[in-house]
Amino acid sequence: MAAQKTPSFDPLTLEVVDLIGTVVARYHEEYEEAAAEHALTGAQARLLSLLSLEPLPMRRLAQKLKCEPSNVTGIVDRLEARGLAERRPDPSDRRVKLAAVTEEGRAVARSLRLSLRFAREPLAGLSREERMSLRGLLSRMLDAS
Amino acid sequence: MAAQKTPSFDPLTLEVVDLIGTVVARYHEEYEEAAAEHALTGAQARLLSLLSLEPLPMRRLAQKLKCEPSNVTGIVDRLEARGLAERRPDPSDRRVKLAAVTEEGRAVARSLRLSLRFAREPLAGLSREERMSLRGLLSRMLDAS
DNA sequence: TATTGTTATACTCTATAACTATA
DNA sequence: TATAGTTATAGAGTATAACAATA
Repeated sequence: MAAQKTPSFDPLTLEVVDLIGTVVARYHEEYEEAAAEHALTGAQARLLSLLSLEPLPMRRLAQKLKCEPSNVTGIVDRLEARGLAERRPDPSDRRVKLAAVTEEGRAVARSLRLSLRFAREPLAGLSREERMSLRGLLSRMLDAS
Repeated sequence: MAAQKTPSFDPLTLEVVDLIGTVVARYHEEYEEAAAEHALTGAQARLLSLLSLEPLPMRRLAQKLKCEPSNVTGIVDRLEARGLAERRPDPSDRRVKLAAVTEEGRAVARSLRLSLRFAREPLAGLSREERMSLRGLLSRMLDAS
């Protein structure tokens, strides 16, 4: 609520916006690369990562991935065909199918997560104090929007 | 070169990594939304934005978009069909086709750019000093990787 | 011979609409 | 009747391989 005087177009703000754009591009490249190393598409990697936390109804997956439920069918189909995921019935509602990772899927998800963390090593260049500072700034930035 | 002792897995770093992930997700949502408002896909919006700076050979576009040249053909086709872009011969090399924005394409690119800047207003929540600090941290992060 | 852009092909992701089986 | 998941369909992005025109 402090300095809010149309700061969108001043040079400093534009510079920061550009930097964020670069971070976003870099992040995505690395994510796609990491996924490709496991012969996964971006969408498959994202879905697998979600499932590695907990089994989810197809509908919930669509919400999390911000896509239509009909798309989730295909993505889970492909993961299932590779033995990385499976569908289970939901005892409490027979309409629902729970998607879940298999043992192998969990291993791939873990490997994916590790290679991502490694890829994001750039943070290593910042000291502990700087990372704390960055955490604060990003938090406030996200809260404000 | 300061604090570099396997900082990838400590809680603070993971927290920052998560925040960056959230920023990336937010950024992409807003980019896609802004593109959709102009009835453009993300790829079309990115290509149009590139062309609004200067005409480029198809090959260069593929490099900039990090995709195969054959894909650029289709994307430019669709922009051309809507009158937003056009192909011109390159006087110095008759193999080359230069893609360029039309007058209308330039206007759409400008409108797209403005709606994006507006969408990224979250920076408004940060004071001038904080934005300078953020600029420094992001720069160092990107340089380090 | 090498390079530029294109075409042809196949796969994935995407949204929409219609369908089924449950609730 | 409403909801969960699926199927069918069509459009767009993607990579690969083969091709024509030009260098």
